[in-house]
Amino acid sequence: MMHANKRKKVEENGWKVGNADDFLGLTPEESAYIEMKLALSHSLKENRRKKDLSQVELAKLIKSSQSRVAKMEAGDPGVSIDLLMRALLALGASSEEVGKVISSGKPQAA
Amino acid sequence: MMHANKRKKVEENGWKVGNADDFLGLTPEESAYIEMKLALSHSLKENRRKKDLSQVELAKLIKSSQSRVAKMEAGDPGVSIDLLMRALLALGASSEEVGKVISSGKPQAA
DNA sequence: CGAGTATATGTCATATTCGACATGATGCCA
DNA sequence: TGGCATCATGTCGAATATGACATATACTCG
Repeated sequence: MMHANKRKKVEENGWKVGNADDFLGLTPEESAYIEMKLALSHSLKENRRKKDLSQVELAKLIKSSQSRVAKMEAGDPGVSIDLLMRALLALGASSEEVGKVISSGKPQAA
Repeated sequence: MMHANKRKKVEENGWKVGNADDFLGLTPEESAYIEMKLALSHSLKENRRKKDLSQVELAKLIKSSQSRVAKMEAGDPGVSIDLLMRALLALGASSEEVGKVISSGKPQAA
């Protein structure tokens, strides 16, 4: 379950974590995992804006709440990748697009 | 949260779901999500075998249990994508590889 | 036929994640 | 200045995922 200790530490800091594998002694796996999440967050925000939706509207669309959408986009540690991916798919993203976002770590407009 | 109803139905059937978007009236998003999970499951099994690890060994590696590894590989509905991705990363897969698996839905050796 | 190894399946207590709600903060326009 | 819309943050009970364990099913190799 991801070492609990480091996880704790990371969560306390909210992992602003620019986008790096730097920072505290995260294993490469942990870093990769976090970067994937951040990339998905970023992409979610972009896709939502591109569609001119408010967080409230997106929340309705995915049957969630505005606060959770905000947390998703903020890369909140309490949000799962499952949820982020489902939100992206609900916004119309394809598997290919989601895959690209995960691969790259980073933006990915579409 | 994925409509609960359909989800129920799918879970009851354990979604053997060959690998298709066929089956019951799943929305495209739901299908895509399920296929991603199955693709990751499949990839996990392949990667583990390629390294000649038993489920017990992999379980130790990712600090989980043999039974959960079996469920991951079986595409059990009670296993999250988060866990599948972490397992793949722990096996040494790169973000790019994980992204490819998710994009394609399907094998993806490496 | 055992015994050993690998994988599958079911259950359970605990941990994590969820949606919802309240509330704060910011920006904008009249 | 005061609404008004948007996004952020904190908390909470309910829902879901987790690791561990027991146990069942193969599939070898003597």
